[in-house]
Formats: sequence, C-alpha cells, structure tokens
Amino acid sequence: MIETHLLKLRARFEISPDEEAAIRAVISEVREFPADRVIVRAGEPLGFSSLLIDGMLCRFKDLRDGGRQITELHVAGDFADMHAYTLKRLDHNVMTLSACRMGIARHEDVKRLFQAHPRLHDIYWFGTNLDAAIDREWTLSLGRRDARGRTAHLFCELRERLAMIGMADETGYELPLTQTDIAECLGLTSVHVNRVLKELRENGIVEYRGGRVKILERAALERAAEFDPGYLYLQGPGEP
Amino acid sequence: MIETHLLKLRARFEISPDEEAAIRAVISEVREFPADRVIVRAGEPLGFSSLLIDGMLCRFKDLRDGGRQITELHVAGDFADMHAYTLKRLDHNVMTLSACRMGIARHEDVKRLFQAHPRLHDIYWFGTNLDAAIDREWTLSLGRRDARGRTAHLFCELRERLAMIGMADETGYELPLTQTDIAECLGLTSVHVNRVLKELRENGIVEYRGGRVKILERAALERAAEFDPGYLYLQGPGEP
DNA sequence: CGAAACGTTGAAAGGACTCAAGTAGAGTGG
DNA sequence: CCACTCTACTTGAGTCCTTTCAACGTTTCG
Repeated sequence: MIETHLLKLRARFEISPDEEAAIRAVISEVREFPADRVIVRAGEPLGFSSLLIDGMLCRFKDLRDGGRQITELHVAGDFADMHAYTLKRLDHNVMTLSACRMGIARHEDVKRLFQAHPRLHDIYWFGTNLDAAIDREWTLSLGRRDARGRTAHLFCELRERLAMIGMADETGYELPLTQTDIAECLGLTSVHVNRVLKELRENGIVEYRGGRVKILERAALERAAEFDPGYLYLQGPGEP
Repeated sequence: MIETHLLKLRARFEISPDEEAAIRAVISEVREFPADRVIVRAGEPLGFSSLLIDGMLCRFKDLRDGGRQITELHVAGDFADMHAYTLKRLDHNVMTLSACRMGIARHEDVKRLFQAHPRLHDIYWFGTNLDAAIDREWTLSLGRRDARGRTAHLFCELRERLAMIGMADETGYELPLTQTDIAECLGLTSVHVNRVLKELRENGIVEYRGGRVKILERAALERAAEFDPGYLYLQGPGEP
C-alpha cells in the first residue's frame, strides 16, 4: 500500500526491514477523497501528516482577486505535508487533483518513530528538503523561463518523478491535470497554456491530450526546458 | 556573535542555557567574505553548513542565457544552508551580497549536537521548513503578483525578518541590494524594477535609495503587497 | 580625476493577458 | 437514445505589462 513510498526511499537510502516495518506501522489510518477537494486549509492546527498513496494532489496559495498559485505537486508515495510535523499549522492549502487515498501519520507516532529510528529522522528531513529543492526549481521557472520553457520543464520533472515509481516511461505518462491546473502551476492563464501546448504539439516535442503526456522527442523537450535533473536527487544525497 | 541567531530561535522556541551552549559550541570557525563572492557552488559535496553572522547573502540558480534567479535571501542569524546537512550537495549556489561573516558548523558536529539535544533536531528542521515556506510565498509572488506587488511584498517580508533581530523599525531598514539584485529576486529586469521603485516613491508608499528602505506608508505598502506575515511563523509553530 | 558600477529615462517590440465566442466531450435525465 | 448541461478545450483580436535597446546621469572609489 505504501510500496511507492518505499520505492522512493530505497532509491535514495538503504532501508532495513526493521525500519520498513516501523514506517508501515506509523500509518494509522487510510482516508479517501474525491478529486478537487481541499483537504487541509492554511492556518489550521494539524496533528498529523498525510502520505499520498494513490492519486495526485497539490499545495496552493491564493490571492484576494482569486489568483491561485500551485506551489507543489505530489504524486503517489510523497508525503504531502511532512513539514507539518515541525510547523504544526501550514502556510498553504492542500487539495486533491484526482481521487486520492491518503495514509495518516499522527505526529505523536512520527515522533516515536524518530526516537526509535534516528536515521529516519534525517531521511524524512531530507524529504522535506527535496520538496524545497523542487520548489526552488519552480522559482527559477517562474522567474526566468518563458511559458514554453516552464511547460516543458514541468513535463520533464513529472516524468522523472513518476518514472521513479514505475508510472512513466520513455513514451510518456498519465497526468490527471486540466489545462487550468497546469496554468496554476506555471503562473500563466489557461488560455496561454492552451496555446503553448498547441505549439509544443505542432513542433513534435510533446503532446498533452486526454490526461496523457506523450513525449514525442525527449531530447528536444529537455532542451526546451533546459532540464537538469540534479535537483531531484534521484540517487539520494552524497557524492553523485 | 551568534546573538542574532539565538534571538530568532528564542522568538519561536524555548532554548535552555545548556542548549545555547551546545549551539555556540557547534560553530567551529568563523570565515569572512567580501561582497559578491560565490561561496558555495551547486553540486559540490559540502561537509558543513554556514550560519550567517553579519551581512546579507542569497541562494541563486541560473540558466544558460545568463538569466539568474535569486531563490532565497538571508539576513544575519540565518543558517544559509542547514539543508546541506541532509542533502550533502546543493542544487543551488550561495553568494554574498554584502561583506559577510559566516560561522561554520561541520556536519559531524551538527550530528553530535542533535544526538545530545534531540529537541534541537526538530527545531533546525523547523528552520529549513520555514525557509521553504518563504520560498513558497516567493513562488506565489512570481506566479501571481505583478511587478509592483512583488516589490512591495519583498519590502514587507524583509522588514519583518529584520525587525526580528532589531535591524528594522517602523520607518525602514538598511538593505545592501542593488536594483539588479532586487530584479533577480523578483523575476524582473533591473530597468523595470527602477520604474516600479519610482512609482512607489512618487505614490508616497516606500522609498529605496542609497541602500535604505524608507517606509512612507506602511499600511499602503502592505496593501499593495497583499502581505500576510503568517508564513513567517513569527511566533513559532503551534496554535497561533 | 577618471573609470566602473549603478541608476534613470525614452521609445519600440513582444510575450502573455483579457475578452469573447465557439467546439468538443462526458455525464444526466426524460 | 437523444436533447441538455456542464466543464474543459480552442481560437481570434485587441490590449497591456514587461522587456529590450540605447543613451545619459550619478555615485563611488582607487
């Protein structure tokens, strides 16, 4: 059930059977949510963190005029808000983008996990720092890439992150995002995302239709994105 | 020497004399750097983290065309790269913006610190999560605020962060950034930043000249920024 | 005092937005 | 099984914010 999570941990760290058992035990409950449901609101006290088992969700913030910015996307196996373990209340909202199953890890149990397995304390800290590294790359995109580059970069990043859990290959992957969702990730309007997608499609680089990203020319895509996967720490920390 | 750091910790957590002594002891060395010096390069293995004692520095990433994006700003008392403790190599560069003094905390010493004082483990984790929260707010700015709003927001944020260490008051604060530096924070060109600063000055909202931010109308500034300091966790985690 | 970096301003171009209208597809109910 | 509705997608035309390019003013400091 948390296989995707373990897959991701083991890509970067050795996890002993003992540690694995402890991680499994910290998930005390599983909850299901339909698509487009806000499941955590900014500012609310939060006594647990949520491991995404199935589906896709995002963290987002918004402005008074209705402008919404998605700040992080999460795929199966990600902890959506492990940072709540230290922050206790979040500065952002969390929303499902597709139907999701979430494993609940209560913070008192997480604390006991770290006391019993100090290595995992640093490993989950690494996890939140990885989220931050991804957010930094998004900051670079929003600040310095144009709409085409941003779009291409998002498709590259998601390919890597999904490939890690066996949900993407060279040809593409399923992605349950509307063009509006993509626009909210990229700081664009959905109208402009539509035009960019059209251009990428007509240039034979990548095609996004019917919830599937079809990579037509991976090299060209990564060139358009100026993609360098280093920030994803695909092999974990330490000398690469 | 690390008084500003302790000031910030104590605004959010109780720190015992014992813990304070341990924190002081983890700084094994102090280094000085002139302004505009890259002190950590992306990808290099890193065996220590740097506590900024004096001055201002930034983390940044860049693209091949020379476009540079500053992803975080750091003021006195901030750990510039505590996240390197888990990441071991960084996905971004670190550069001084003014002359800086940095306290060096070797990771083996940090590890011992956390073993001896488990509370501090979570407190420093909180610290990196706070960095991430700030980065998220920047993501919102870059994605959804216009140039005027972004500029105003940056001035508001820095006022709060500097006020916390006694380096800002109602009237303003010293800021050693060029207009080009500000542009690299905000995802704009320096030419446009210049125009926006002119407008904010002529509207009697805020004035930035000669390395000093002079706040003329704080309410109007915060309104222009749509500023809500919640994301800075000024009173620490827990129920606000 | 002169060079270099920083700041200021104008004019023109361009990328992304807004507004508007129309198409396509999925689900609903009669 | 076919209208109906709702949401998502598509396209065009015009506008606006920000960039680009270029020149000039100002400050700093060796």
